[in-house]
Amino acid sequence: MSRKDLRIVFMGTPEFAVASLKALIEGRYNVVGVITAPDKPAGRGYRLQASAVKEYALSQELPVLQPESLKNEVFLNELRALKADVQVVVAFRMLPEAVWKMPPKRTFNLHASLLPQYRGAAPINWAIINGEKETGITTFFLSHEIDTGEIIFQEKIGIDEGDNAETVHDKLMMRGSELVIKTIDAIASGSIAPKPQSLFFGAAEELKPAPKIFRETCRIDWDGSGRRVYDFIRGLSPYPAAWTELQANGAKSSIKIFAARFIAARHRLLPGEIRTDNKTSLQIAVQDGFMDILELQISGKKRTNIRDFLNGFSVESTAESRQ
RNA sequence: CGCGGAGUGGAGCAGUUGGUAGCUCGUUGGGCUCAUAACCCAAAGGUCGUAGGUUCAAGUCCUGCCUCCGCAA
Repeated sequence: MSRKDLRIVFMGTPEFAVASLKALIEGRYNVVGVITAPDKPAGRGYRLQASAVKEYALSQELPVLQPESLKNEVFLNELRALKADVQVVVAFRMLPEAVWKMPPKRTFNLHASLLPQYRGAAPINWAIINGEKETGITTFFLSHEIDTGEIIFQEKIGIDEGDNAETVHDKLMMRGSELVIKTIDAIASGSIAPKPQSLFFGAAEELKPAPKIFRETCRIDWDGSGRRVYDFIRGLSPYPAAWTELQANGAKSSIKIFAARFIAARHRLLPGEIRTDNKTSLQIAVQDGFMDILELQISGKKRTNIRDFLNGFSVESTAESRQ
Protein backbone atom coordinates (compact mmCIF):
# COMPACT_ATOMS: atom_id res chain seq x y z
CA MET A 1 0.00 0.00 0.00
CA SER A 2 1.10 3.55 -0.54
CA ARG A 3 2.71 5.18 2.42
CA LYS A 4 0.09 7.89 2.34
CA ASP A 5 -2.75 5.41 2.66
CA LEU A 6 -1.44 3.91 5.83
CA ARG A 7 -3.82 4.78 8.64
CA ILE A 8 -1.72 6.13 11.48
CA VAL A 9 -2.66 6.66 15.10
CA PHE A 10 -0.21 8.86 16.98
CA MET A 11 0.35 8.73 20.72
CA GLY A 12 2.42 11.25 22.63
CA THR A 13 2.32 13.99 25.19
CA PRO A 14 5.11 16.57 25.46
CA GLU A 15 6.88 18.90 23.12
CA PHE A 16 9.31 16.17 22.11
CA ALA A 17 6.45 14.26 20.50
CA VAL A 18 5.04 17.25 18.67
CA ALA A 19 7.93 17.37 16.22
CA SER A 20 7.18 13.84 15.05
CA LEU A 21 3.47 14.44 14.75
CA LYS A 22 4.17 17.62 12.87
CA ALA A 23 6.51 15.82 10.48
CA LEU A 24 3.75 13.32 9.75
CA ILE A 25 1.14 15.99 9.17
CA GLU A 26 3.39 18.14 7.03
CA GLY A 27 4.42 15.08 5.08
CA ARG A 28 0.72 14.57 4.40
CA TYR A 29 0.60 11.19 6.05
CA ASN A 30 -2.79 9.87 6.98
CA VAL A 31 -2.96 10.53 10.72
CA VAL A 32 -6.43 9.34 11.70
CA GLY A 33 -6.24 9.98 15.41
CA VAL A 34 -4.10 11.36 18.21
CA ILE A 35 -3.98 9.91 21.69
CA THR A 36 -2.58 12.08 24.44
CA ALA A 37 -2.71 12.53 28.19
CA PRO A 38 -5.85 14.02 29.75
CA ASP A 39 -5.75 17.69 30.65
CA LYS A 40 -4.38 17.86 34.12
CA PRO A 41 -4.27 20.47 36.80
CA ALA A 42 -0.70 21.65 36.67
CA GLY A 43 1.40 24.64 37.41
CA ARG A 44 0.60 27.36 39.91
CA GLY A 45 -2.99 27.43 40.88
CA TYR A 46 -3.44 23.97 39.45
CA ARG A 47 -5.10 25.21 36.32
CA LEU A 48 -6.14 22.59 33.83
CA GLN A 49 -3.48 22.26 31.20
CA ALA A 50 -3.57 20.57 27.81
CA SER A 51 -0.55 18.64 26.59
CA ALA A 52 1.67 20.05 23.86
CA VAL A 53 0.55 17.29 21.56
CA LYS A 54 -3.10 18.06 22.20
CA GLU A 55 -2.63 21.72 21.40
CA TYR A 56 -0.93 20.94 18.14
CA ALA A 57 -3.45 18.26 17.21
CA LEU A 58 -6.33 20.63 17.80
CA SER A 59 -4.69 23.31 15.70
CA GLN A 60 -4.59 20.77 12.88
CA GLU A 61 -8.15 19.69 13.58
CA LEU A 62 -7.12 16.12 14.24
CA PRO A 63 -9.39 13.88 16.29
CA VAL A 64 -8.00 13.65 19.82
CA LEU A 65 -8.59 11.01 22.47
CA GLN A 66 -7.55 11.56 26.08
CA PRO A 67 -8.30 8.39 27.99
CA GLU A 68 -7.83 8.28 31.73
CA SER A 69 -7.18 4.59 31.48
CA LEU A 70 -5.74 2.86 28.47
CA LYS A 71 -7.49 -0.33 29.48
CA ASN A 72 -10.92 1.23 29.55
CA GLU A 73 -13.30 -0.60 27.18
CA VAL A 74 -14.88 2.57 25.94
CA PHE A 75 -11.48 3.89 24.94
CA LEU A 76 -10.43 0.60 23.38
CA ASN A 77 -13.54 0.63 21.25
CA GLU A 78 -12.90 4.18 20.14
CA LEU A 79 -9.36 3.23 19.29
CA ARG A 80 -10.48 0.21 17.30
CA ALA A 81 -12.92 2.41 15.42
CA LEU A 82 -9.97 4.40 14.10
CA LYS A 83 -8.85 1.27 12.25
CA ALA A 84 -5.19 2.09 12.49
CA ASP A 85 -2.74 0.16 10.37
CA VAL A 86 0.09 1.29 12.55
CA GLN A 87 0.48 3.17 15.84
CA VAL A 88 3.33 5.56 16.52
CA VAL A 89 4.28 6.25 20.13
CA VAL A 90 6.57 9.12 21.08
CA ALA A 91 7.09 10.09 24.71
CA PHE A 92 3.82 8.70 25.95
CA ARG A 93 3.29 6.22 28.70
CA MET A 94 3.42 2.50 29.06
CA LEU A 95 0.81 0.81 26.91
CA PRO A 96 -1.18 -2.29 27.76
CA GLU A 97 -0.82 -5.18 25.37
CA ALA A 98 -4.41 -4.73 24.23
CA VAL A 99 -3.39 -1.40 22.78
CA TRP A 100 -0.03 -2.10 21.20
CA LYS A 101 -1.18 -5.39 19.68
CA MET A 102 -4.15 -3.82 18.00
CA PRO A 103 -2.91 -2.60 14.59
CA PRO A 104 -1.96 -5.12 11.91
CA LYS A 105 1.29 -3.38 11.13
CA ARG A 106 2.08 -3.10 14.81
CA THR A 107 3.03 -0.29 17.14
CA PHE A 108 6.43 1.32 17.33
CA ASN A 109 8.06 3.79 19.67
CA LEU A 110 10.64 6.50 19.18
CA HIS A 111 13.01 6.49 22.13
CA ALA A 112 15.65 9.15 22.79
CA SER A 113 18.64 6.92 23.35
CA LEU A 114 20.69 4.21 21.74
CA LEU A 115 18.72 1.28 23.05
CA PRO A 116 19.28 -0.89 24.91
CA GLN A 117 21.16 1.87 26.74
CA TYR A 118 19.11 4.32 28.78
CA ARG A 119 15.81 2.59 28.95
CA GLY A 120 13.34 4.63 30.93
CA ALA A 121 11.76 8.02 31.33
CA ALA A 122 14.73 10.38 31.18
CA PRO A 123 17.23 9.07 28.62
CA ILE A 124 18.50 12.44 27.48
CA ASN A 125 19.34 13.73 30.93
CA TRP A 126 21.04 10.57 32.10
CA ALA A 127 23.18 10.26 29.01
CA ILE A 128 24.61 13.72 29.61
CA ILE A 129 24.91 13.29 33.35
CA ASN A 130 26.94 10.14 32.78
CA GLY A 131 29.29 12.01 30.52
CA GLU A 132 28.43 10.17 27.32
CA LYS A 133 30.01 11.54 24.17
CA GLU A 134 27.17 10.31 22.07
CA THR A 135 23.61 9.21 22.39
CA GLY A 136 20.93 8.78 19.80
CA ILE A 137 17.46 7.79 18.80
CA THR A 138 15.86 4.45 18.24
CA THR A 139 12.61 3.21 16.77
CA PHE A 140 11.48 -0.20 17.96
CA PHE A 141 8.35 -2.31 18.11
CA LEU A 142 6.63 -2.41 21.43
CA SER A 143 6.70 -5.59 23.46
CA HIS A 144 5.86 -6.59 26.98
CA GLU A 145 8.81 -5.15 28.83
CA ILE A 146 9.26 -1.42 28.55
CA ASP A 147 11.80 -0.22 25.99
CA THR A 148 12.95 -3.73 25.11
CA GLY A 149 11.35 -4.46 21.75
CA GLU A 150 12.99 -5.26 18.45
CA ILE A 151 14.87 -2.37 16.95
CA ILE A 152 13.85 -1.00 13.59
CA PHE A 153 16.21 1.92 13.09
CA GLN A 154 18.80 3.59 15.22
CA GLU A 155 20.91 6.65 14.72
CA LYS A 156 23.79 8.07 16.72
CA ILE A 157 24.01 11.70 17.65
CA GLY A 158 26.97 13.34 19.31
CA ILE A 159 26.90 15.12 22.63
CA ASP A 160 29.24 18.08 22.45
CA GLU A 161 31.15 19.57 25.34
CA GLY A 162 28.90 22.62 25.35
CA ASP A 163 25.62 20.75 25.02
CA ASN A 164 23.04 20.65 27.75
CA ALA A 165 19.76 18.82 28.12
CA GLU A 166 17.98 21.41 26.05
CA THR A 167 20.29 21.36 23.06
CA VAL A 168 20.49 17.59 23.02
CA HIS A 169 16.74 17.34 23.43
CA ASP A 170 16.26 19.59 20.42
CA LYS A 171 18.71 17.65 18.30
CA LEU A 172 17.13 14.34 19.15
CA MET A 173 13.66 15.72 18.65
CA MET A 174 14.42 16.90 15.12
CA ARG A 175 16.33 13.84 14.04
CA GLY A 176 13.79 11.68 15.81
CA SER A 177 10.97 13.06 13.72
CA GLU A 178 12.93 12.15 10.60
CA LEU A 179 13.46 8.67 11.93
CA VAL A 180 9.75 8.30 12.55
CA ILE A 181 9.07 9.17 8.91
CA LYS A 182 11.74 6.79 7.75
CA THR A 183 10.25 4.06 9.90
CA ILE A 184 6.73 4.67 8.64
CA ASP A 185 7.93 4.57 5.05
CA ALA A 186 9.75 1.32 5.66
CA ILE A 187 6.74 -0.24 7.32
CA ALA A 188 4.51 0.87 4.46
CA SER A 189 6.80 -0.67 1.91
CA GLY A 190 7.35 -3.78 3.97
CA SER A 191 11.09 -3.29 3.91
CA ILE A 192 11.88 -3.59 7.58
CA ALA A 193 14.11 -6.05 9.34
CA PRO A 194 13.72 -5.56 13.08
CA LYS A 195 16.50 -6.94 15.24
CA PRO A 196 16.43 -7.97 18.87
CA GLN A 197 18.16 -5.60 21.27
CA SER A 198 20.50 -8.32 22.39
CA LEU A 199 22.39 -7.84 19.14
CA PHE A 200 23.11 -4.26 20.11
CA PHE A 201 25.34 -4.73 23.08
CA GLY A 202 28.35 -6.77 23.91
CA ALA A 203 28.49 -9.12 26.83
CA ALA A 204 30.99 -6.91 28.63
CA GLU A 205 28.87 -3.85 28.36
CA GLU A 206 26.81 -2.67 31.26
CA LEU A 207 23.31 -1.45 30.74
CA LYS A 208 22.71 2.04 32.05
CA PRO A 209 19.18 2.88 33.08
CA ALA A 210 17.39 6.20 32.71
CA PRO A 211 14.88 6.35 35.53
CA LYS A 212 12.51 9.20 36.10
CA ILE A 213 14.14 12.18 37.75
CA PHE A 214 12.85 13.65 40.98
CA ARG A 215 13.76 16.84 42.74
CA GLU A 216 16.05 15.13 45.21
CA THR A 217 17.88 13.58 42.26
CA CYS A 218 18.74 17.08 41.10
CA ARG A 219 20.54 18.20 44.23
CA ILE A 220 24.18 18.83 43.44
CA ASP A 221 26.71 16.70 45.25
CA TRP A 222 29.78 18.92 45.34
CA ASP A 223 31.91 16.10 46.62
CA GLY A 224 32.89 14.92 43.18
CA SER A 225 35.19 15.84 40.36
CA GLY A 226 34.59 18.97 38.35
CA ARG A 227 33.95 16.77 35.38
CA ARG A 228 31.10 14.96 37.09
CA VAL A 229 29.55 18.08 38.53
CA TYR A 230 29.77 19.83 35.18
CA ASP A 231 28.01 16.97 33.41
CA PHE A 232 25.43 16.84 36.17
CA ILE A 233 24.59 20.52 35.86
CA ARG A 234 24.33 20.57 32.10
CA GLY A 235 22.52 17.25 32.02
CA LEU A 236 19.72 18.83 34.02
CA SER A 237 19.76 22.25 32.40
CA PRO A 238 17.44 24.00 31.89
CA TYR A 239 14.88 21.43 33.07
CA PRO A 240 14.48 20.30 35.71
CA ALA A 241 17.72 22.05 36.74
CA ALA A 242 20.37 21.12 39.25
CA TRP A 243 20.15 22.96 42.53
CA THR A 244 21.97 23.64 45.76
CA GLU A 245 21.53 25.85 48.78
CA LEU A 246 23.40 28.93 49.92
CA GLN A 247 23.17 31.98 52.16
CA ALA A 248 22.11 35.01 50.14
CA ASN A 249 21.12 38.34 51.71
CA GLY A 250 21.10 36.66 55.06
CA ALA A 251 18.66 33.93 54.22
CA LYS A 252 19.13 30.38 53.18
CA SER A 253 17.82 29.88 49.70
CA SER A 254 17.84 27.19 47.13
CA ILE A 255 19.26 28.15 43.79
CA LYS A 256 19.06 26.42 40.47
CA ILE A 257 22.24 26.41 38.47
CA PHE A 258 21.82 26.50 34.72
CA ALA A 259 25.36 26.98 33.56
CA ALA A 260 28.77 26.74 35.10
CA ARG A 261 32.29 26.09 34.02
CA PHE A 262 34.99 24.09 35.68
CA ILE A 263 38.24 25.64 36.73
CA ALA A 264 40.89 23.14 37.69
CA ALA A 265 42.80 24.17 40.78
CA ARG A 266 44.37 22.78 43.88
CA HIS A 267 42.87 24.03 47.09
CA ARG A 268 42.15 23.12 50.65
CA LEU A 269 38.48 23.91 50.72
CA LEU A 270 35.84 21.40 51.50
CA PRO A 271 33.54 20.40 48.67
CA GLY A 272 30.67 22.85 48.48
CA GLU A 273 32.50 25.74 50.12
CA ILE A 274 32.01 29.03 48.39
CA ARG A 275 34.38 31.77 47.43
CA THR A 276 33.12 34.95 45.86
CA ASP A 277 34.09 38.57 45.37
CA ASN A 278 30.38 39.40 45.51
CA LYS A 279 30.82 41.25 42.30
CA THR A 280 31.58 39.18 39.28
CA SER A 281 32.22 35.63 40.32
CA LEU A 282 30.91 32.92 42.56
CA GLN A 283 32.83 29.72 42.76
CA ILE A 284 32.00 26.55 44.56
CA ALA A 285 34.65 24.05 45.48
CA VAL A 286 34.70 20.54 44.09
CA GLN A 287 37.40 17.95 44.63
CA ASP A 288 39.78 19.08 41.93
CA GLY A 289 38.94 22.74 41.52
CA PHE A 290 36.02 25.10 41.37
CA MET A 291 32.75 25.35 39.55
CA ASP A 292 32.46 28.92 38.34
CA ILE A 293 28.75 29.65 38.37
CA LEU A 294 27.60 31.50 35.27
CA GLU A 295 23.82 31.38 35.23
CA LEU A 296 21.47 30.75 38.09
CA GLN A 297 18.10 31.41 39.60
CA ILE A 298 17.23 31.94 43.21
CA SER A 299 13.81 30.86 44.23
CA GLY A 300 11.18 33.51 43.72
CA LYS A 301 13.33 35.43 41.26
CA LYS A 302 14.18 35.22 37.63
CA ARG A 303 17.00 33.44 35.97
CA THR A 304 20.04 35.71 35.68
CA ASN A 305 23.71 35.71 34.93
CA ILE A 306 26.09 35.76 37.85
CA ARG A 307 26.93 39.46 37.64
CA ASP A 308 23.33 40.61 37.88
CA PHE A 309 22.76 38.17 40.67
CA LEU A 310 25.67 39.44 42.69
CA ASN A 311 24.63 43.05 42.11
CA GLY A 312 21.69 42.53 44.34
CA PHE A 313 22.54 39.55 46.48
CA SER A 314 25.31 39.29 48.93
CA VAL A 315 26.54 35.75 49.35
CA GLU A 316 28.47 34.53 52.33
CA SER A 317 31.82 33.26 51.35
CA THR A 318 32.23 30.16 53.44
CA ALA A 319 35.76 29.82 52.24
CA GLU A 320 37.30 32.84 53.93
CA SER A 321 37.61 31.35 57.36
CA ARG A 322 39.90 28.76 55.93
CA GLN A 323 42.66 29.03 53.47
C1' C B 1 -10.09 28.26 45.61
C1' G B 2 -3.07 23.15 46.51
C1' C B 3 1.42 25.89 49.33
C1' G B 4 4.81 29.99 49.06
C1' G B 5 7.92 34.22 47.10
C1' A B 6 8.16 38.68 43.98
C1' G B 7 6.79 43.18 40.98
C1' U B 8 10.94 50.08 43.45
C1' G B 9 15.46 54.72 38.16
C1' G B 10 18.63 50.57 32.08
C1' A B 11 20.06 45.64 35.29
C1' G B 12 20.14 43.04 40.12
C1' C B 13 18.53 44.28 44.99
C1' A B 14 17.51 47.47 50.17
C1' G B 15 13.73 50.30 52.24
C1' U B 16 13.35 49.52 59.99
C1' U B 17 7.66 51.09 64.26
C1' G B 18 3.76 54.82 57.42
C1' G B 19 6.26 61.19 56.71
C1' U B 20 7.54 61.86 48.85
C1' A B 21 13.42 56.58 48.22
C1' G B 22 18.86 54.05 48.89
C1' C B 23 22.84 50.27 47.46
C1' U B 24 25.76 47.60 43.73
C1' C B 25 26.31 47.58 38.54
C1' G B 26 25.49 50.02 34.02
C1' U B 27 25.09 54.81 31.27
C1' U B 28 27.10 59.99 30.25
C1' G B 29 31.07 63.61 31.18
C1' G B 30 35.93 64.28 33.30
C1' G B 31 40.53 62.30 35.52
C1' C B 32 44.43 58.59 36.36
C1' U B 33 47.08 54.66 33.74
C1' C B 34 51.56 51.60 28.83
C1' A B 35 46.86 49.33 29.36
C1' U B 36 42.26 47.24 31.31
C1' A B 37 35.94 44.13 32.37
C1' A B 38 40.82 48.20 37.07
C1' C B 39 40.76 52.88 40.00
C1' C B 40 39.15 58.22 41.20
C1' C B 41 35.56 62.46 40.63
C1' A B 42 30.91 64.27 38.86
C1' A B 43 26.11 63.94 36.47
C1' A B 44 21.67 62.15 34.32
C1' G B 45 17.91 58.76 35.47
C1' G B 46 12.63 56.30 39.68
C1' U B 47 6.58 58.79 42.62
C1' C B 48 7.76 52.76 43.89
C1' G B 49 2.91 46.59 38.59
C1' U B 50 -2.32 48.40 38.38
C1' A B 51 -7.35 50.21 40.32
C1' G B 52 -9.44 51.72 44.60
C1' G B 53 -9.59 52.33 50.10
C1' U B 54 -7.74 53.89 55.22
C1' U B 55 -4.81 58.31 56.89
C1' C B 56 -2.97 65.06 57.89
C1' A B 57 0.59 61.81 55.28
C1' A B 58 1.73 55.17 52.11
C1' G B 59 6.81 52.16 48.49
C1' U B 60 5.61 50.87 53.76
C1' C B 61 -1.51 49.16 56.10
C1' C B 62 -6.39 47.00 53.57
C1' U B 63 -9.20 45.10 49.02
C1' G B 64 -9.67 43.75 43.74
C1' C B 65 -6.97 42.91 39.15
C1' C B 66 -2.54 41.94 35.98
C1' U B 67 2.43 39.78 35.41
C1' C B 68 6.63 36.82 36.95
C1' C B 69 9.04 32.96 39.96
C1' G B 70 9.92 28.63 43.71
C1' C B 71 7.37 24.13 45.56
C1' A B 72 3.99 20.69 44.04
C1' A B 73 1.86 17.89 39.90
